[in-house]
Amino acid sequence: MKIVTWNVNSVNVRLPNILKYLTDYQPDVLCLQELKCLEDKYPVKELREAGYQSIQSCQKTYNGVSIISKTEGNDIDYNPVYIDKEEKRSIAGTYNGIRVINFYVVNGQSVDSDKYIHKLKWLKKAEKYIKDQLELYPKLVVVGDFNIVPNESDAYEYSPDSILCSLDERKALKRIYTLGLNDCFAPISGESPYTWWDYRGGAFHRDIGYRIDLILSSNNLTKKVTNYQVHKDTRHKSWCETQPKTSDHAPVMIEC
DNA sequence: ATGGCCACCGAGGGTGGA
Repeated sequence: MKIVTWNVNSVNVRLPNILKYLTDYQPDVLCLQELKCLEDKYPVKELREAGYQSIQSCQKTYNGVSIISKTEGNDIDYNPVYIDKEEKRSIAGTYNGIRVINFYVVNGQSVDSDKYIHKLKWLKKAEKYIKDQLELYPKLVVVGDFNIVPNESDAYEYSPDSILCSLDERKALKRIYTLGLNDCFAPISGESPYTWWDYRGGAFHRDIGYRIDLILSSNNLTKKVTNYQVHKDTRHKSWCETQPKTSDHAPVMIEC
């Protein structure tokens, strides 16, 4: 089964790219973040015409997550992790016996902001949810835009005092790993590990990036993971003929 | 050169992203 996570930065702007991705890569489960639209603007019809169904947790302007799939998911949890209920950053479902949890973790802006406090609180709730889910579903993946760099080597420029790299957020991520989850990341020879590049300053072209989009698998599932890929081709303006504007994130895929 | 911020809301520039 191919499972993908992709922060698309607006599901409607990126719809042509998403449809091309479904055609080219044929994922079984595609988890999206940053939909940036309400439920009534979510492209259900277009996805159905492409042979996919979807569950989504939507919010106006910000956030929003969905799970697009070839087969129907079971035991859906809509936004199980929240501090403010209006903030839609989580969704989960079971697909072919694999529990899939999709997160859009709070960015946090800067370590001295209230948003950083919010990020840490949110991560604590996420940890609790994952802990409970692991007891119910031994075969489980947690995917999404974590907005945290796991290791120093995952950042072009590692700044321990700044957002994405700071100690407390990385500790929060480590606590989640400690629940019994493994980072599916596998290095590709001659390639950087990054999944996000700033739109500004030609960062993608210069490969100034960060690995913040993660797929974590439970111990029971890890041994079945056979492949890990980052689809950087989607970051090229020429990749999608009808939509040259790309997301700032690349899709991350595992096969299991 | 594969590129040089983007998307949202709303009507212009402020806000958030990471």
